[in-house]
Amino acid sequence: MEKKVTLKDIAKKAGVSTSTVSRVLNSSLPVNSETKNKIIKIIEETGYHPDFTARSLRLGKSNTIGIIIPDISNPFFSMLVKGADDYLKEKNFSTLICNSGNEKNDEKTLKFLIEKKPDAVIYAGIGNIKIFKNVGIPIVFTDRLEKDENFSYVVSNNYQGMTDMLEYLIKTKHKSYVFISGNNNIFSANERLRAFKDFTSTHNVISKIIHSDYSFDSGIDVVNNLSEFPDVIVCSNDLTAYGVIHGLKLRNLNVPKNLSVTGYDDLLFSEMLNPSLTTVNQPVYNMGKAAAEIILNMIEKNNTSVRIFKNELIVRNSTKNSGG
Amino acid sequence: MEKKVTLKDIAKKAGVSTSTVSRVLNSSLPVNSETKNKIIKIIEETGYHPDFTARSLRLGKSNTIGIIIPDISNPFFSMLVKGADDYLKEKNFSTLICNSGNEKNDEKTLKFLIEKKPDAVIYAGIGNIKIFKNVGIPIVFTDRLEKDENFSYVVSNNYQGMTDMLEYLIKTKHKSYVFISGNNNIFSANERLRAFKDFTSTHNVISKIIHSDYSFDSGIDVVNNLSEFPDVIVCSNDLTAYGVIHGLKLRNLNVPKNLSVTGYDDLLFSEMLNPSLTTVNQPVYNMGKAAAEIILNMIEKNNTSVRIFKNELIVRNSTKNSGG
DNA sequence: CTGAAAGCGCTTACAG
DNA sequence: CTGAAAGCGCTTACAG
Repeated sequence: MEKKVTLKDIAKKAGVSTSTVSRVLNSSLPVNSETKNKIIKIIEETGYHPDFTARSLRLGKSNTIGIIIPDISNPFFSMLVKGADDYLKEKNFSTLICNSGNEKNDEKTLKFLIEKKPDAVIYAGIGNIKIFKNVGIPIVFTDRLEKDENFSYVVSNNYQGMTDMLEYLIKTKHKSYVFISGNNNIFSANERLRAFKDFTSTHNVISKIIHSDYSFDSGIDVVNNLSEFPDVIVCSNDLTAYGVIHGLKLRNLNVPKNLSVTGYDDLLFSEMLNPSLTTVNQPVYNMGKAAAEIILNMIEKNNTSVRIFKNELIVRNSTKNSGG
Repeated sequence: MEKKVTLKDIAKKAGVSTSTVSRVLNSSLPVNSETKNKIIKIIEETGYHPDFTARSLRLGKSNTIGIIIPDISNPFFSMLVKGADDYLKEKNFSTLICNSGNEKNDEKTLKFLIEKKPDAVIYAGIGNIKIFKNVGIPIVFTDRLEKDENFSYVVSNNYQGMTDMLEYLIKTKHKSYVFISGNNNIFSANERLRAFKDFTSTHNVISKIIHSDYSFDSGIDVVNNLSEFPDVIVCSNDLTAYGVIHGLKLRNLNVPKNLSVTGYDDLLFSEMLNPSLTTVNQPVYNMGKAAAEIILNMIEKNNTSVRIFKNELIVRNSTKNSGG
């Protein structure tokens, strides 16, 4: 393991000052082309790499964007991260991904992250917004919307998406509904629930709401505790729908013959399931990308913005098309 | 956005030197308890956070571990990352996740990462090993094994796992095999293929090998190009098996009634599929964790090591249990 | 086009 | 138990 080569070493070898080497490195000021070439050659020979830490300290910025998510192994979030990371990499920023585990850890995670001095943060957690009041760097919230103009937001139209789903179900003659909602301090879960409540108050249907937590297991549990079955079980996300379908199979009920099941998110696997899942697609990769675009914009121009994505109904084979 | 509070500010307010504040911060040397409390109070009041960049520069280490993977949206890798990240976070290290995209980008990704000066690197890509010769920091390779004692490795026993699968299949009377292999510069794919070749050379079965690339689509393609079907299609990974099952459905063939299909990896979704997938489980979360343990050990004690995990046959419903 | 010098925010021998 | 000083590896006004 050879000793680290520094800018000073390069300067000494080239017989110039560190200033000059730095100028070549950053193309910040013109340098005599002969000495420039000499310096470049020495850099290549020695395999010199600028020390990013030192540069960050000096410039007061790290070209790093922090991103906080609850769980990287959840396909929704890993796709969100990919969307952001692909874009940021292209713009020469790097991404510091922080897996908070759950909302109680969000504040701790944020502190941990802030110490690394990222230039900005993309936040896709569900913690209390007030922990962000004093961090002093740009933040974009993803998958949530609040009435605070100091922040930027990227959301998708959960209310409209769920409404589209319900309109489709009523049109295909589904008359009785069980709605499995997500945790009620999650923005997206609340919006989808709101759509369901508005739907039931304006349509003549039988309905029941069950509060849950977006998990696979919760879908199984709900099915196990159900004594009679509706025409359709509307799940607030795909993973719960997977659990519901799994649970119904264990009870020897056929989807969609006996009843329909719907999801929300359109995870990669939803079309591979049997039956393939009728759900609502969120453009999650593009949402991640949009968050990245907005955050770079905030760093440069210091202006906040809101971006709302459309959700799209995807009809597949887990819903009956005629109805009973 | 208030001005950044530095250690110097704290020192001035407390009427002590920066050395003393630093000692309180790091508990590196005893400090008079009265002044200590005073300093702690001021730190809390001001909301001071030490600048990680400055500390890194001074100490020559960043408490950051880089991890290079081909694709964060692939569940195998996101789980690997989670295993490593959970452990590292606990040990107060942070993880810099680099999504290389594909093997051609590995070298570029590595350069990008090295500039950030991580203390070590976990590499789960498939690029040429020689790009690591001169990086000068500890490296652990995950999911590959080479004959170079300068590095550490975490692998699982792919050869044994695939052999177990094949022994199960022959025992359940599968006589004809199509084997869909992964890309042949991937270590795991090669090991699984080797197991298959050894199996066919010692058993009296009909077999055919098709080279592919681990993708979902490739599974569909293989099925579409098959004119006659074997007793079982053995896939080198789960995702390809998903594609195969999907493709067979489109051709109105029932799994496992008409033929069996097997995978490798045991992704989270494999038990949710219909039929649920017979596959081989790799303890990927623990492999990520092991990589993290080894890398911290290398940083401290500078000794390399190799860790081999067992793979476990998981029999589910995509294989016929009697055979025809 | 170029160099000497200051400084980013820390930590740590050194001296007391 | 404490402080003054040096230095980690860079960049950038400033002066020429």
